[in-house]
Amino acid sequence: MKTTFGEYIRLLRNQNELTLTQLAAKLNLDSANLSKIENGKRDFDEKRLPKLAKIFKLNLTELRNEYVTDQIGKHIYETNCSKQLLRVAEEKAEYRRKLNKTLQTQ
Amino acid sequence: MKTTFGEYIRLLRNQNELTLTQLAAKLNLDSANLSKIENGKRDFDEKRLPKLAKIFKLNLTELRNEYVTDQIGKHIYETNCSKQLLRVAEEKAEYRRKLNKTLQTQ
DNA sequence: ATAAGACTTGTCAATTTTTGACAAAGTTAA
DNA sequence: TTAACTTTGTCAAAAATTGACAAGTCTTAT
Repeated sequence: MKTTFGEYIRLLRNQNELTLTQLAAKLNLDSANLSKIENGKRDFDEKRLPKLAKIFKLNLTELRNEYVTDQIGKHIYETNCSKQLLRVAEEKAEYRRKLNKTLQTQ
Repeated sequence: MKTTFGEYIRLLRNQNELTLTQLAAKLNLDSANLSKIENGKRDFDEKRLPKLAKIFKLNLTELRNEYVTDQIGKHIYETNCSKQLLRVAEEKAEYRRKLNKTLQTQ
């Protein structure tokens, strides 16, 4: 998926021929806010992922992966993080994993 | 730098033989909160990067890179984002950059 | 033993950010 | 034109982050 999460929702919504109002109702939110989400002016609230998966019969884990990669991609974009720096960030994530492991055993 | 940003601050502080109280004062914050930052229990507020750079005579851009990679690394860690998914995230960042470019020209 | 200094932890109010809701406006098609 | 759909602006409510203070531990010097 090479789009934003908002665009992905819009795609799903159109494929299923739902209006903003209809999908928003299913998601328990305002159609105005769903519009903003689809247009990238607001974030989709992670709490609603299970509901979204259910509505479109998607695998929740895969949907969450779409969500996570969107969020991190946004973070990379907003901080202007180069590929080189991203490798450093990945090493730091690795470091945190190790830190956590040693904490577990203690 | 393969440590957390908090650990990095602690390193700088120790190298310069400052106490938490002394450094906290220079940064205009409470020593208790600086302690939490060094121990990874709170985030360092980005607004203070210029002050931090000045105190330790560091290049602000490089310091900001340390900060950004720490933040993204934390994000990767907390979302359990695999290397494979991270590549997807990077593609999505790239997509956002292109989106932004086309918006600029319009 | 205890006093002093350095550090840590818990709590809570203040600030900041995010979210939900509503109104109003713009867009498109019949 | 109307009617349905979508977008935008605004603002209060909710959530998350931060600052500040108190009380605690730990170490070291006297």
